Amino acid sequence: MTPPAKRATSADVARAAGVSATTVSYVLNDTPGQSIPEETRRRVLEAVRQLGYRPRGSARSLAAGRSDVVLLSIPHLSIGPGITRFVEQFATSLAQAGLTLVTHLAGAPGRSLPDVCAAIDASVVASLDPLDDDTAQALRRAGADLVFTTEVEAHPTMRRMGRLQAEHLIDLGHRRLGYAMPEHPLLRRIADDRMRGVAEACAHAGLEPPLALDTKLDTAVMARAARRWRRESVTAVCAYNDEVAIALLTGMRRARLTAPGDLAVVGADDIPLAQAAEPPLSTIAFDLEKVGRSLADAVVASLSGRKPRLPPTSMDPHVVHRAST
Amino acid sequence: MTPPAKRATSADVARAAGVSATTVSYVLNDTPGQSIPEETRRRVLEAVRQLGYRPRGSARSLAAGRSDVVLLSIPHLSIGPGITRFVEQFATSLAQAGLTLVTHLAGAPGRSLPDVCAAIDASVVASLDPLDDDTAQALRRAGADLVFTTEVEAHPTMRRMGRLQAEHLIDLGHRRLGYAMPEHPLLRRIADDRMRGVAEACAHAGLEPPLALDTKLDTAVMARAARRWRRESVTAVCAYNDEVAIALLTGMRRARLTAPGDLAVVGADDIPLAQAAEPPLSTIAFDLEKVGRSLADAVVASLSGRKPRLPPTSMDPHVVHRAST
DNA sequence: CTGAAAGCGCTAACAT
DNA sequence: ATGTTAGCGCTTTCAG
Repeated sequence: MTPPAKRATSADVARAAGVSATTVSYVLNDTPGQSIPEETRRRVLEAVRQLGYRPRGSARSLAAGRSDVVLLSIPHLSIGPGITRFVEQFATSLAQAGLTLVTHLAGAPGRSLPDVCAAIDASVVASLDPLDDDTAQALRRAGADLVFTTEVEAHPTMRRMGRLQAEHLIDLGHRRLGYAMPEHPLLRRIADDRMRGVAEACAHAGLEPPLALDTKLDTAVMARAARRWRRESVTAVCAYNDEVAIALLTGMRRARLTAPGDLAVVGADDIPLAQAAEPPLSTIAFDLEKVGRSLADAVVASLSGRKPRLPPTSMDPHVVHRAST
Repeated sequence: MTPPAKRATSADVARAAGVSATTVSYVLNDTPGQSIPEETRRRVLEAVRQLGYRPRGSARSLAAGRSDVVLLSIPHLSIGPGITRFVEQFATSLAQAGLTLVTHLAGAPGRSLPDVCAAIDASVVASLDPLDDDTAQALRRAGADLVFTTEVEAHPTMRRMGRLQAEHLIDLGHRRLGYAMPEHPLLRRIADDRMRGVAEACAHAGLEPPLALDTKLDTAVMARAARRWRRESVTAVCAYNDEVAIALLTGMRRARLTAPGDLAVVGADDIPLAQAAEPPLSTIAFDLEKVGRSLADAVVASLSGRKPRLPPTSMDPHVVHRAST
């Protein structure tokens, strides 16, 4: 065991390289308007490596007035393979701009988003959907810029997804839709949003609102729901997400109902399992990587002072038509 | 648009409350060994509320020498519903101890874990499985304590999961096992670990190593794999995870094979869909919330200087027996 | 091209 | 019980 070995500081590096802390800072930050001779730069970098030096984030942000940290708020529901791709792309794009991403699972008790933001001193908070006003205000007071993905049409993404599900079904000739609600209470908010989108599309087409049924990830429950929809002459159902849709498909098989003949089903989110369902599940997909990239651009823009008045990006949800519809 | 309204500082609060910054600090931190009169405390708190003041994390950690931030590294693969429950419990428990959790999706290019750690100045980095030595060392040099979940038996969790899958099957009388490998290359490492556990259990029971087949989340591919296993007189297969298992179940149906009669299947991770599969999927579950709690305890312990020599916690994987086996 | 000096906002001795 | 005084490690004018 080495003695607790105090962490190396910028001053240590300066000493080791025979320069001042200022020079170290210049080298490490490529401070513009400075011409450091190659030799000096090399010596500094060498000392940095030697000492395993990493600037302390807190000192940096305190002195500079801004950190290079971006905080992403993930609604705890949408944790899934899609989000992962998105987060990775987002992180990568941010890294290219010298920014560091960390994420916060929202929704749980404990630390609120503004608390976390203040704790890590993030300069930007990003979120897939808008935050409520109080939170947004608190965040801004905590000194953070806010960046969201926003629909061009000013439709929050979730609602738009529901619309797409329904429109797809309606285009196919269905006149009476069902909606499969998720079980978990924390999903309720998003589910309501998504269903609102479905209802809008129905209204727009002159149809009744969808017949919403509470469901569970349980084959028996799903079988029952499927029969109920049939009884009410529903011919197609929008599921809250792909998991619910897949469970519904299973329940239908149990009830000896086929898709899309007896009941058409469309999911949401396009999880990998959707293609391996029987029949393969139609669903709503996003181009998450694109979103990751453009959200990163929006962050960079926001940091450069240009507050883009225009929506930075769209999740660009779109229908993936497969056999269940 | 309000003028950029400089963020309130501790000094602002002090002024507004008619006290010194020290007192503000004392009140906000419940600094032990200080007896602040109720009246003063009230005034300070009032001013804090009034100004929407939140201490700046970077200044705090710089002055105090340690931050209250904990960084969790999530292997980008294991993003799933289970992890979510875990993260939430972990965050909640940490919050009770006054600590703030943020997470980092590991594996992606861009920022390395030590980079992120230094950027946010985390005092503790937690991870579900051990980190490689270089990373661990870099992290320690960056001033962070490290906390992992560790098996009592010193078996990394992933390998232990594989053992459990196999032992379960072997107990049931199966003598020739198959292993369903995932498609994604990034999953390979964990898959290898899990399969190693399966191989160990086989060896221990005097059986041949499992017949590993590469699979995809695709019904046709799975149907083919299932036939192949049957041909090689495999009677039971361990799937990399529940998704793979569910897809396999679907493929088997397509191939007119039943579970567990023609081929027994056991998954891993216990995702919610596992119970809604047909037949309901046997799998390996964790008590993630327990893990979240004890990992938080370990963090707190580590921060109090007691470096627990004993493994802080175990993921406690266990078999969930359902109809597919 | 490089260094000296002044803080950033907060905490922690040390007074009082 | 509260204020004074130093810094924490870094960036950033401003001189040289």
